[in-house]
Amino acid sequence: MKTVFMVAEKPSLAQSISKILSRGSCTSRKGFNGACSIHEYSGGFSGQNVRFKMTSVCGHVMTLDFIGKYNNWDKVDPAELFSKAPTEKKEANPKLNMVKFLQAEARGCDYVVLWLDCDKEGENICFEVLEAIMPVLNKSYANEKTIFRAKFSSITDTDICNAMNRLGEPNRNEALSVDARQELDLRIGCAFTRFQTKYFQGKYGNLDSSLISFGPCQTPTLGFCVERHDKIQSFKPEPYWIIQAKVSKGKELALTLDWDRVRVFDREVGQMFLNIVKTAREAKVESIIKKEKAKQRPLALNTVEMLRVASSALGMGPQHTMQVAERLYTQGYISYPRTETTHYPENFDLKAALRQQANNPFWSESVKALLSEGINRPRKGNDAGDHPPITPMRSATESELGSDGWRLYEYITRHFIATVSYDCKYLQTSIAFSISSENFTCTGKTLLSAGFTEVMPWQSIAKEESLPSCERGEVFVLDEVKLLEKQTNPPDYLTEAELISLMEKHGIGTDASIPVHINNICQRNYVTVESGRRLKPTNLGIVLVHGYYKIDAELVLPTIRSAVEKQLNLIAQGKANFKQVLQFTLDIFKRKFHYFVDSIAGLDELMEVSFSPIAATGKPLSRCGKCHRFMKYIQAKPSRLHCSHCDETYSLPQNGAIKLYKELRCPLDEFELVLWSSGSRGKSYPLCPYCYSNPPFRDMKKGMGCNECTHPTCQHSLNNLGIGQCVECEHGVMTFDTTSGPKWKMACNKCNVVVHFFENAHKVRVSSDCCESCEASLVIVDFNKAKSPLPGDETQHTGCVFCDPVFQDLVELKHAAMKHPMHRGGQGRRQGRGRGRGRRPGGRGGLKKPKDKMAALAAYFV
DNA sequence: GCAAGGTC
Repeated sequence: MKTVFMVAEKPSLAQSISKILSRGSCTSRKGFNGACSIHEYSGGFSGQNVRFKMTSVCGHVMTLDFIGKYNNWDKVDPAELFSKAPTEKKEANPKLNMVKFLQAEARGCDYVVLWLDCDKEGENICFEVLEAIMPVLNKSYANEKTIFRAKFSSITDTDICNAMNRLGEPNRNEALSVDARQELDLRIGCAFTRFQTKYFQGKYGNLDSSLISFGPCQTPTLGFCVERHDKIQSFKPEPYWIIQAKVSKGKELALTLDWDRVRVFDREVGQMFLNIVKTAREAKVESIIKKEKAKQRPLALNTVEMLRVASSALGMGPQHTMQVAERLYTQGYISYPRTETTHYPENFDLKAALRQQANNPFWSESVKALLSEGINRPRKGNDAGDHPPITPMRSATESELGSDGWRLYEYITRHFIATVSYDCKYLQTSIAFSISSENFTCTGKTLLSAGFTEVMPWQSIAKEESLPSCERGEVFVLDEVKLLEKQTNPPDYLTEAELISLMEKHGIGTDASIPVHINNICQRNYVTVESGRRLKPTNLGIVLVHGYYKIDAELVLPTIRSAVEKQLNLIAQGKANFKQVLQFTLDIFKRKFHYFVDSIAGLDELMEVSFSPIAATGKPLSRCGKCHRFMKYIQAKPSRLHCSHCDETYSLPQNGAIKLYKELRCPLDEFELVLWSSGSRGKSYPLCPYCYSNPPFRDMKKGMGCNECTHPTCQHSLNNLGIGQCVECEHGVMTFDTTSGPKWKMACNKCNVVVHFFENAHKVRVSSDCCESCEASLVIVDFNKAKSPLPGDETQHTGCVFCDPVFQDLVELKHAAMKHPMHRGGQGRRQGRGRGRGRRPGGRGGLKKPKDKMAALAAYFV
């Protein structure tokens, strides 16, 4: 029997599509990558009985990057990234092993049906999948078509079955347009980002951002925030005047009227009108207009609207909201949360979804009323062809969801109920008055039926006093007339909800990437989130955008994305050649880049005003090994050391504290060592500022401290402080922390494992001898006589921290020990690999012992 | 270390 291999874009869709196609009869199993499942069933395919095998990818299989050597920021001129630097496709998520997984499952299959999302990205993924599986398919049908594309516009029985009956083929041009987009974004984004970052970070010490990034989406996003900031700054408040009139009829009825001229910007003019009005003693009713008005029930909920409301009403940021929504989805409380669609599929069982909510005390009354009196037809929304709108899938309580989970679920559910409720109806009454020759109006609203506002109380019509019933020609007493001076107010900073709308309007990002872009400009310290989730640009953000405006406004205008997209659409439609479009657009940006580089002084002038030169930043900390003068420690992100005499900057590990390490020097370069320590885990190690950026030995990489240094004799090196193989990770070595007493500990030099031992010991040293059974270095411990926990009157003991029974109670291996081969029971890995440090030349499992120290040194120097 | 786009 032949096999048809089918692939969807994500696991959830593979499941729902195979369920529809097999009429619920498929069998499922998990794939070896742990993320995707395979659903199998048999059925008919082009007149034969076949086996169907459906699985999925997880979004893109591949991602684009420069080949390795072009990722060296120090050696590559960013201008080379426009054309010279070759790119390559890498697996998007190596952990998922997607290519191997697809090949394993597709091996020997006869036909392929591609069920990827029906947009350009989906079309591109089609070819990523084909690239992976073509070599393993059964190739015995040379003349037969074997690759098919299913085109569907919603995940409903009819649509999916129709798609299966009308299979087409994947669209190469659409896929190519995505390849072009990827290459443009990569080359342009990285070139500008690297140039800016290096230029400004080398010059200023207090930028407080580890990266000065640029991108076709994030930069316009920042632009919107700064545009509003500029409006606020340039706003000049203007005084204006209004006439307020208060009238009454009898004792109870007092009304405040609005002037039909609204306001005037000249006091004299206002005064003139006031004088006219003041000549009258009464206000005459000229007309009464009553209008029945409706407030429309909302459209079915899509992602962007959910993000807007979550930000403005729940105070939850987009990134966080998506995390919460994802959790609600995987736990089965809501439907798939990433969708553009605002229209329920035809066969969507609205009543069934509503019935699930009938017993929830928060809205049961409204739901029960709708179920007994009949639901309203939802408004016609937009069907983007991706996923149904976001709806609740089952009833939930606050206690099972947790605070934010519940708040989001509550909103989604109330919104859903609202979409099948009736519009809110109210009566609007406007009474027009004349006072002398001036006209005034009074408007009131009376609720007729609450409709959906019953479940969305924040939308309800405010209860205003109903207007009195009166007739045309009737006369009210004019109680008071005043000329009020007011001032125009500046706009406030952009709310996140407004920003999301602007991005959506200008096509910046997608429903899935909008939260990422907003998060980016926050993390890069371009904007901060203020109260009410308003986005206030920082000095850095403002200066950058003003600089772009000054040099080349197109770099920040939202139009740049759409202009590029226009070009890309030509590829998708087959009207333009992939290579030509790519070349053409890259060429434009290459010129923009060179112009930007040449004009950088314009941006620099603005930077100078807000930031201080690197030489004037920071406080003296450790001495430079070259000039022996103090280098300054710059704490602002990215923290680093700067020697103003040599004009060199040395990077440091981030996210931790840096202190001087006892004025000790690195034996290789004479730089004074510094001690890095992390706050939370309490791990610390010394490092040489020079070696950290310039690894001294062949087996070392950038970013290594003394705890990873293979110097054969230095007292701070791994060679002298390493104790044994890490109890958790594969390649780490547990290294003694000499600064940790009296709460002594050893910490893995690769992962976060920390093991406490020998608390309150007077002295702890690592011996040069090894354990007979596990090859770990022995540890020599001295205790004070009075406090010694050692047996007998012993104050000193030498032994293996893993094996020595005397040490057993003094080393907190506990849960970590369970994972260690020594304590797992059985043979484990013991036979193959000892615990010894390995790198230590004298170690039994490692190299043969060199004859003397000089030979050891020679063996390690490059 | 960089972009934006999928999704886990």
